[in-house]
This record gives sequence, C-alpha cells and structure tokens, in this order.
Amino acid sequence: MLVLAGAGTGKTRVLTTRIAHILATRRAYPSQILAVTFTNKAAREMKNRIGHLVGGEVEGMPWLGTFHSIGVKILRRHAELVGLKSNFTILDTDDQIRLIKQLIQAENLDDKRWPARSFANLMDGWKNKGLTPDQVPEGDARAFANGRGRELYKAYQARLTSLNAADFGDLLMHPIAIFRDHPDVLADYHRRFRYILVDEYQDTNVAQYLWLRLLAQSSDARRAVGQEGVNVCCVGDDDQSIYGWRGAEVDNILRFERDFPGATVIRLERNYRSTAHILGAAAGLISNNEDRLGKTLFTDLRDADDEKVSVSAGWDSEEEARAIGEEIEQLQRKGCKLNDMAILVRASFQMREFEDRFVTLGLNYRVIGGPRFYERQEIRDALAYFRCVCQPADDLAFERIVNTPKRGLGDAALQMLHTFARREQLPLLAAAGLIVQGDELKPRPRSALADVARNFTRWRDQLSNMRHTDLAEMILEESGYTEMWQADRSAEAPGRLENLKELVRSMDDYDSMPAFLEHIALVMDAEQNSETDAVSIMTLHSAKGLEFETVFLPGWEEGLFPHQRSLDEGGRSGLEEERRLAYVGLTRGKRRVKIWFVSNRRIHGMWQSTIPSRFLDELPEAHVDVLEPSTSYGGYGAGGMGGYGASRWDANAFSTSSYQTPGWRRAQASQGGETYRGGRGQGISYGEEGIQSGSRARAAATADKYISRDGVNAGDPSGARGGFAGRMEAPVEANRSRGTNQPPRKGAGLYSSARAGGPREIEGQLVAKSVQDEVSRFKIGDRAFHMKFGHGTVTTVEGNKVTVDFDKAGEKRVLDGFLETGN
DNA sequence: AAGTCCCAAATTTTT
DNA sequence: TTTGGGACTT
Repeated sequence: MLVLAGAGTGKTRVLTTRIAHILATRRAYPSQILAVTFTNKAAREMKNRIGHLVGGEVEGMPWLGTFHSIGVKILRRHAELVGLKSNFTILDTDDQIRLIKQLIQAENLDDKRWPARSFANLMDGWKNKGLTPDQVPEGDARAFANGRGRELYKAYQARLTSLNAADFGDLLMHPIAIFRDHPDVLADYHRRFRYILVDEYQDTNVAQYLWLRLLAQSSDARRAVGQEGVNVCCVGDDDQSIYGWRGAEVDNILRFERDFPGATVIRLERNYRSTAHILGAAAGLISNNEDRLGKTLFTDLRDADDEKVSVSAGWDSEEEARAIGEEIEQLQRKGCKLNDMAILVRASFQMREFEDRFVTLGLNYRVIGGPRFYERQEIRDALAYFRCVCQPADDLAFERIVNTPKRGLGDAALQMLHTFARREQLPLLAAAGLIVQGDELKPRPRSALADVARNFTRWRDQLSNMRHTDLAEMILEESGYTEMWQADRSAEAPGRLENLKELVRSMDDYDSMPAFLEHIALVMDAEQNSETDAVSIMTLHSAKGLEFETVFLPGWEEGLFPHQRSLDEGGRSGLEEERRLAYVGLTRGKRRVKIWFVSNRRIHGMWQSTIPSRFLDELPEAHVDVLEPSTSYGGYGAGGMGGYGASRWDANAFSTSSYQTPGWRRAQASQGGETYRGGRGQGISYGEEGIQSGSRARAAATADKYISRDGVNAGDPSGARGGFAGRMEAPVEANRSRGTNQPPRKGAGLYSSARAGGPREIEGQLVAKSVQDEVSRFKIGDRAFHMKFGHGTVTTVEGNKVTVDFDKAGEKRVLDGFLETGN
C-alpha cells in the first residue's frame, strides 16, 4: 500500500495507528514489524505515539528506527561477512575527511586540486546510489583525481576495513551486500518480518530502495513459514520531496505502483492544519510543478475571518528583520505565544539578521538546526578522548586529539609514529607506547608522547573501577583539555566549557562509556528544550514535519528562493524542488502566513539588488493580500521605523508613482532590466549556454507578461536582453539602461534627503558582484556620485571596485557601475 | 612547532 | 563580510 499523504493530513497518525492495529489484532508480534523513518526524532515520536495507543510497553519494537540504526543492528550481527568485527566503529564526517585526505596525499595527488571534501561528497553520492567501487560508472570515476576516483574509493574502503570502521553510507551498503551474497541470512529476515512500514518514502535514495526491496521480495523462506508475502506500507508525499540534492529519488514514490503491482494507493487530501487561504495559496503554487502524482488538499475549516497569505515588500534585509520583529511583538501583545511563531528561511545566512534584531529587541528566539551539539568541535574532541579509552585501536580518534591541546607533537613527530606503527602493525596508541622506549624521537616530543600513552593506559584501567561520568571528567581534566578552553579568551570559550559539562551530564543517562559512545555515533541530535516561550528560526528544510500558528517566510527573491544554485545545477527539476520547498513552507502555517521580499540583500558582504521571486507570481490572487508598502509601513507608526519617513519608499525600486496591486508583478516588470544584474551578481558562469538562455528567456517572459496584461510599457525587455547578450559590457551600461524604467535621480534625491534628516546611518549600498577583468573609470581623488550615498571622493581603486569616502555616509566599497562622476 | 598573514570560497542536511 | 586552510614567518 502507498499512502500519499499531503501536508497536514495525518501521515504519522496513519503509520502509528496502523502499527497499533496490527499489534492489537495480533496480526504480528512487535518483533515482526519493520518500521523505518529517516530521523531519530521521527522514530522517537512514532514510538511514543504507538505507546499511547497501545497503552505503554513500546520497548517491544526492536525494528522501529532509522534506516541507519537498523542498518547498524543488522551489520553488527553479520559484520564478519563483510570483513568487519562486530564492534566496528562508526565514522563521522570529520574522521572521514581526514582519512580521505591521508589517502589523497598517499597517492601523491595535489590535495588542493582534489579536495578531500569533494571526494567525500562524490563518494557519498555513489553510496546513496548503492554503487560499490566496481559499479561506479567509468565517467564518474574518471572525473576525480586524474581519473583515479575508483582506485581512491577502493583504497578508502580497504582502509575502513583495516580500521574496523564503517561510514554512514556503509551502514546501508554492507547490509545490501550481505543480503545479496548470503541468501540464508536474507531468508532469516524474510521469515522474521511480516509487516514493513516506511515513513517519508519520497525521501528514500536508491540504496535505501534496494535495501527495502531485498527485504520485501517474496521468497521460499516466507512460504515455508506459511506467509504469503510481506505486507509493505509506504507513506509519503511527492510534493514534499526536498532532499534530491542528497540523493533522494522522487522516482521511488512515483514508481511505486510499478514496483509493487496490485498495490493499493490511497490519497489523503483532507487537511486538518491550515486555513483555506493557506491551502489555496499552496495548491496554486505547487500546481506549477509537472512531476507529481497530483493531490489537492482541502479543508473543512472555513472561517470568514481567516487571513489571506500576506506578501510584503521591504527595502533591504535589515528592514525585513525589523518589520518582522515588529509584527511578532504586535502578535505577542495580542496574546499570541512566541512558541507558535516561526521564521523559515531558505539559507542559514539569513538567520543572522533576525538574531541580531531580536537580541536588540530582547525578543526570545531559538535557532533550530545549525551545528548540532555533537558536531561541535569541543564535543568531538572530548568524544575522541573517550573513544581512545574505550577503543584503543581507534586511530582516527587518536589522531584527532594527540596534539590537542598543543603538546609539541607536530608533523615530524607524527610522521615518525605513523611509520613506526605501520612497520609494527600496531594501532597508533599502542605504537606510541613502544616508540617512546626507543630513541627515534627527539627528547621533547618523546616525553610528550610518553605522557599521552601513559595517560590512556591509566584511564583505561579506571574504566571498570570508576563511575563513567567521573572518569570522563577526569580525562578532560588530566588531559589538559578543559584547561585549554579555560585559557582561551575568545567569546566562544565559555560556551564550549558549558557544552563539555553538558556532555558529561548527558552521559549519566547511559550505563557505561561504551554504551554512550554507541548511542551518540548514530544519534547526533540533542533535545531542544521548549519550555521557554521563543520564536523559532530555522531553514525550510528543517521545518518539514512541523507546524506553527504563524509562519514568516522572508527572502522570496530570485537567486535566493529559488536558489540560483538549484537552478544552475538542477535545471527544471531543481526549480521544481525549490517550489516544493516553498510549498512545505506555506503548509507549515496553521492560521497565518506572511511572506516577505526585499530589493537589496547583502550576500558575502556585498549588497546586491534583487527581484521578487517568481513563486510570488504563482500564488493565486484570491488567497493573497499584497500589503502596500505604505500600509505595512504606516502600521508601525511614523516614528516606529527610526525616522526614515515615508519618503524612504520613494527610493524603493518598486514603489514608483503608480505602485498598484498586485505589486510584485509591477515590481518584477519594472525591474526587468535588473535581471541582468541579478544574474551576474549571483556569479552565473556565462560559459554555460543553457543557464544563460534560460535566464534570458525568463527575463523576457516576465516583462512581456506584464506588458500584455496591463498594456503599459514599464520596461524595455529588449534592453534586458541586450544586457544579457552583451555580457562584457561595463556595468555602468547596465545601470544606464535600467534608468529607462526607473528614475535613479529622483529616487536618489528623495532618498538622500530622507537620509540626511534621519538619525541613523543607512548601511545598504547597491553593489553587484564584480567581474574581475574590468577596470574603473575612476582614479584616486576623483569626485563620484552614488545613488544611495551621495557625493564623495575616491580613495582606492581595485579593478572595477572603488572605495569612496562619501561626504555623508563615510567610506564604502562599491562597484564602478553604481557611480557617476560627481562634483 | 607554533603563531601570523593572506587568499579563496562561501545552499539546503541526516545518519 | 566571514571563514578556514595553507603558505609563510618566528
């Protein structure tokens, strides 16, 4: 059975109820049910909910977990079949990268030209596809390391085996190999499982699909125990597939009926979460996708008071953060809980602006996602110490901390140790204990290394004598690790010490140090406390599965959302994935969704002008309210915005004389010429023809649409195209052509006068990213005029980047193209 | 071996 | 603008 469950239709409930039903009707024992999820969080929640339904006792479901945790379980039982011992260690990404780096260097390859990171990603991709070294297509294998990609992959796997380690990919790859090569083992699992349930099926990758198919296939083993076949039930939503970039194959879900002939397909389309307006907006948007199975959400909840989805425009990202902050405070005054509000961003760099603003406002917020607790440097270091104690052969952990804190053990000494260890066929830690007895090393490193080796021996002896939490504390203390951070005067140091304490505290929940390590290798997340009332800030990706009364969606601009890179790399399907992401964002809202876009955003420290996202165009008008800038602006009171005054909007590119709803259309049209700069600003490679023509076509389409609809010539689309075609033109030309649809003089005049009167400096500057080989018309000492900063004197010129000491705004670095000769 | 400076690069993220 | 890594210097 395939359950296509739209957003908010009760997907998890279907799974949990089904399992509870199977148990209650005694169709199977808990141990005969295989239930897989993607995240530990989902697995945990499912366990809890089944527990509630069945009435306690959930421990009896040994096969409910993530793909990876079940993979580990299987692999531990049959490790020897793939050349591992059952106590193998699981590598994290850090270890993986360091190992690859060593291999690249061992192969005498230039590790700058072939970064370990890239290879890790590449190999990850192969493993996601279930490809062993021999199965990697020739072309793919050749693309890395001067054609030695395959050899490198092989060498990596060999090294893992000798280290008795597996990476995350292997947790799926090895079980697949075991099932394939050992029918007796597979038969065992066939006899065991009567029901297989899969959550978020649209997110499965090829490897996971193969894994499932092996387990689900019919077999003699099953028939022998009187089973006709296994019952497979997958739940998912093709419209919420947003992980294509990490190997998810939407095709798995689209193909389900072919994979399982005769399967029942059920669509859940009744939404219990959002208002009709939100659903209408989301439905309109997603209907622009071609690759989908097609579902239309509806709701029985109807209320005349429901708010439409709102779209607001802002001048720059600072203002966006400021205005959203105001809105949040306003809602709070009306009695809304901060816990019921969330800001969902496309990229994590957007978060900072909100954090900064909320700190000033004293508004509680929490960032969800980001670097996880167990991924922090200090935690990984501490864990490496613990790993060395529990698993003395864990060379990667040893390498990580052998000179942390600094002990005077540099490259030369470690090189010596490595050679020695290889010769003696010993793990590094054991080798360290021996090498210090000889005279290979210089006195200083020798005694340092001797200390390290002696310490680890001593700690290891305490493993069975002391409470593991006390031992952990002792290790961190005696190794000098705590001291290292205490001596560190950087801003993060106190937080890191706090994290270390928290780590030791959390060990208390486990019986022993090894048990703790086994757990955290797989569960890399730490529970967030939801006790304090706070606004959530997170990426759209991490918002999947959550819901909030009020959702803010900032940054709906071309290049950011849809993200330029998705478009460049993924083409149409990339765009469709971005659209699904937008769909996910909208459908997180229960009562209220507020979208924002701005015309200037700082990217990599440079201000860029942006145009509204095409997704805004795709929202049906019936469900959307476009907030006039004056409306949203006036709402905060004349003084509320720090005295900018309404004239500020006059400088705004999209609020020229006849700004009318639907505003974004006009905005897009009137900025048609801007597409040129936006595109170039994002650093598109013009060498790739497809991208260039794609963008060009869109720029034209947008402008044409506007013209045909309103009969007003708001811009010169041919000018926009000219801009694209003539890519080597100096930016100033682009700027001039833009002048036809936008009066920069007028804007500048009003703007600078407003600014002169205002109490606060305006940081924004219109700067597009540079094109390296261009040279400025300006030289040091020239007078220049900038539409946002006014007049000033040129102080430095680097290519087409000019630093100007503005009379009023101070020194700023801007692009030549945004300057005019001044006086 | 450790500290300093400069350059290139900068989505999304789980296990 | 920020960051990390690598080359360079102390």
